[in-house]
Amino acid sequence: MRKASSPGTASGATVHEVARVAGVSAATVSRFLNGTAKVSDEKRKAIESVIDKLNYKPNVLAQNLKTGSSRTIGVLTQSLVSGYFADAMAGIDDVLQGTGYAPLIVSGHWHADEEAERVELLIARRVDGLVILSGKLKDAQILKLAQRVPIVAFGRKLDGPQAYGFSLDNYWGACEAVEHLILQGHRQIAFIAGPPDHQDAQARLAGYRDTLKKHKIKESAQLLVDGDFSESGGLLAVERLLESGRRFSAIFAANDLTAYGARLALYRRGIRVPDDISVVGFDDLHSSMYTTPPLTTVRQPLFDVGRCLGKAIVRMIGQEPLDLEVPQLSLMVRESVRRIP
Amino acid sequence: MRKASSPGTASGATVHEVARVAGVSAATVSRFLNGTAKVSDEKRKAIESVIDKLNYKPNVLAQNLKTGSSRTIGVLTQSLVSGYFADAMAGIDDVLQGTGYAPLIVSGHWHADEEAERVELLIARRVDGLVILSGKLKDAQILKLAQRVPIVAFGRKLDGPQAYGFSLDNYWGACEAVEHLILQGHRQIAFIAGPPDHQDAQARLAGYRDTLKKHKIKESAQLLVDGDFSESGGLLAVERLLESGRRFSAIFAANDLTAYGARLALYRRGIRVPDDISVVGFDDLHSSMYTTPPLTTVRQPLFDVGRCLGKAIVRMIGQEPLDLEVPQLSLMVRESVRRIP
DNA sequence: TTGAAAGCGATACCAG
DNA sequence: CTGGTATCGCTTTCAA
Repeated sequence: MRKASSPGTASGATVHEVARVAGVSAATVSRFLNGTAKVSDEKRKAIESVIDKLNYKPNVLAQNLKTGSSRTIGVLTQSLVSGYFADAMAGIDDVLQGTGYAPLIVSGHWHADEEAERVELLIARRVDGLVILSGKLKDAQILKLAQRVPIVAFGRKLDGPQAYGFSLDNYWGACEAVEHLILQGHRQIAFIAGPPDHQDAQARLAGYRDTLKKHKIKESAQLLVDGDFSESGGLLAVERLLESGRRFSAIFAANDLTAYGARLALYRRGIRVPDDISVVGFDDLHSSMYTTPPLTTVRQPLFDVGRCLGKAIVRMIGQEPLDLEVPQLSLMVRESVRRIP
Repeated sequence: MRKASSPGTASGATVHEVARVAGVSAATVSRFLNGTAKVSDEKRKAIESVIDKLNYKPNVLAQNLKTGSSRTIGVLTQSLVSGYFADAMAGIDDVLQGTGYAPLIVSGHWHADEEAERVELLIARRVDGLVILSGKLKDAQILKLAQRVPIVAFGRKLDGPQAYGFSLDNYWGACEAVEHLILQGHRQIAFIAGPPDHQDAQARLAGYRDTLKKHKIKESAQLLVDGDFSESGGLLAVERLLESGRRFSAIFAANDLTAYGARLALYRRGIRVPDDISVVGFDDLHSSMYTTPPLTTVRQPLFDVGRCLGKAIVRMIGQEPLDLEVPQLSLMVRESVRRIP
């Protein structure tokens, strides 16, 4: 019976074959491969030549078993189709390049149970580290998970032996946005909120409120409407806003998607942006540069966040100091806000 | 005394420990776990109870080595941040759920060399199958790769022993779009092309041309401008179009991003859509439902494509017949096209 | 520096 | 039905 290729792979040689042909021991080949110890020039050459004669590639599966590590980083995102998370994943992917780690991406769909389940899957696959992008898991759960695997999280402050998390200053960002509106002469500023149970959404709401207060502008219940971080939420919100009859000159949407929906609702009613109503968003998705008009919004540097997370997890795994520069929010002034004389 | 976890993992028990405690052999435990053979009720119970007393989880790494399979599907995409590809990945992820396969995603960034390199990485990690989303690899290269691992591809027709690929009928889609425009009374239809070396872009261009011809509308060189599938390309294209002085009542953009850019260029010049100029896109990205006005476009059902690819690769790995229902393009009529009397 | 040999943890063949 | 045992391919003591 042929030993032949088991289903699929046109496998290659093994360390032993390489060793045999090169006239050395498997151990030496391994040492050469990993630079674990010095190998004499003579043997080194022999090994090198045999390796590429046989086109030898080490079997990662065997390495994994032996070392107990999969050279894999688990990434828990909330949505595969969100431009927001996509940017962060691209950043992670970018820094992981060339480190020997590959990202294993799963999505929790903003559902704590699902997240927990996916994380277990990741751990079962022996990921060496975990990056958690937002989500509904409790900090306590994450800290507990961190006893089993190093974790870096975005969207929550965390600091433990094997856990680290940071978020951007959403409160500050919201303040900036509202300040900008006020500086441009707006006083009647509506706010379309995000999901009430979402930390970032809460911070943005607080920023809105406090900035109004700071400028002695009275908050109006009618100008504060619910949204859900989606376009349809923004659309509905503006309809409600308009129906209320309450006047306003600007809308601050809790995120860009909401702003898109709001913008469409305005368009439907023939209300011009920014001539009649100004709009500000939050996130700075790629498309926000190309909406009509281009959207003024608070930029979340998600790609850099991703890079930062990637670096962090690799360092944490390597037991090195994290030593991070967390990227910051910034206001992108474009054309969706009008100056009121 | 505990076995003192090796670096990192709070590992668990092994089959052997389970076997010992349950008073059976490791082989039996394995058989029970995999349902490879019948196990007496008595032993089954013993094993079950020990398993959850010890909270035993099989070590995937060991399984991988032994079985030679990583239960992983490599996915080669071209961009992690493109809504287009993201949808497909979500579809793949969706069908893979519960199959025991996890997707390992890498990006080739539309660069043949990079794609080839990433694919090698994937193969080195012993993926059981490969899904290739578009890209610049030659069909021949893919067929060759397919000798080493089963491959399913999107964006090219392929049919080999271990390879299968399909694309959607971009030509047909483009015809539909242009037909629609013509049916609405448009005769001067501009086309913003995609990258000339991109298959889909070529098909869309051909569809545009042939449909014009079919309706005896003379093609004008001035109405045919270059683009690159990006917003900025669309923006530039419209500027050139406008400068040419040639009149036109509609623009067919080779994809939605291009349409976004075109739309902004129009906006900048104070040209209304669809009142002055109608616009049609291709892809139907999520945001296209919320542009102002909502974009009429040819829908690519990428999520379903992803599901289809996922199913295909799993079946191919399992040596089952593929038996696929390839999803189809469809025209989404929204509000960016005006009827000309 | 180098080699022999002992596993990593699970699976599967071969007897019984 | 069940147990013993070899094995997957590599890494890593331990001695030399």
